[in-house]
Amino acid sequence: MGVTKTENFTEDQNTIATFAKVLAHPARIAILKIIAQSNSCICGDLVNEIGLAQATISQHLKELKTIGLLNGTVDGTSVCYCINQEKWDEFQEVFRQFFNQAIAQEENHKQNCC
Amino acid sequence: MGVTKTENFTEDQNTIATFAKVLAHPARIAILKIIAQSNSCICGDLVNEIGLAQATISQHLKELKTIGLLNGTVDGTSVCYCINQEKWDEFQEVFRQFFNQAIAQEENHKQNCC
DNA sequence: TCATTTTATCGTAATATTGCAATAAACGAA
DNA sequence: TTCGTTTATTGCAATATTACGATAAAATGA
Repeated sequence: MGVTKTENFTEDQNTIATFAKVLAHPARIAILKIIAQSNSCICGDLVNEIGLAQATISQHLKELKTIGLLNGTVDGTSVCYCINQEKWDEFQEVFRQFFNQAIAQEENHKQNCC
Repeated sequence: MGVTKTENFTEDQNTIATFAKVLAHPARIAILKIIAQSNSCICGDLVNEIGLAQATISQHLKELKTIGLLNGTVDGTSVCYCINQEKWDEFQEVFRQFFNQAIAQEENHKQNCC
């Protein structure tokens, strides 16, 4: 009760859901966008750009690091965050496949129903 | 405290996060897959295929309907669920753009940091 | 009509997520 | 060393999500 029944689903299904969950907060979307769009790697600037407390941003960064989407390089007192291109590509591919697979099968689906 | 600060983010960012949230549960991924892959529209068969209670499946279906990914057509005592192709395409496009945009800018990013 | 089937909704419990203040930890500069 | 800067962590509080039993609602068939 209250806990997702992971064992009821395939590994693929759990992977997609886990990936989606990381993207399921606008702060994390904003962080990824800012890091991807800036020429240099920003660090605590995220706290200023996004209007959330430093602890909150740090927590979101941790989630993005944990799943592997971000690399963090310590540079003196600050930390330089970059996108992990490999993981990024994996995310893209997982979503692409999910959407395409369904669309392909949707073709013969259409005839039978609503 | 405990509530997402939607007002801190752009409409785009909130949209991506909202879309991702719907996909952030394996039961909903499974439901979408089953519906997309079956030739005919299944209804309560989802309860048997996925090992969750009927009330739980109904709740997940509601979320998918609310965001517009599924259409439901009443057919006697049962309900026939289908993917809303238009919304599906919108989802796909939103994620595609998100990943591509970042990847494009990632090119000149690489030189400056980690 | 009455029982059955199917789906939706309500109420509730367990757990997860979000956010922040306070504080720690690690570094550089004076 | 001591002070400021930057980031991570801890400890809450508020809210959201997940799951299910019980029950309602709607249609079918006997």
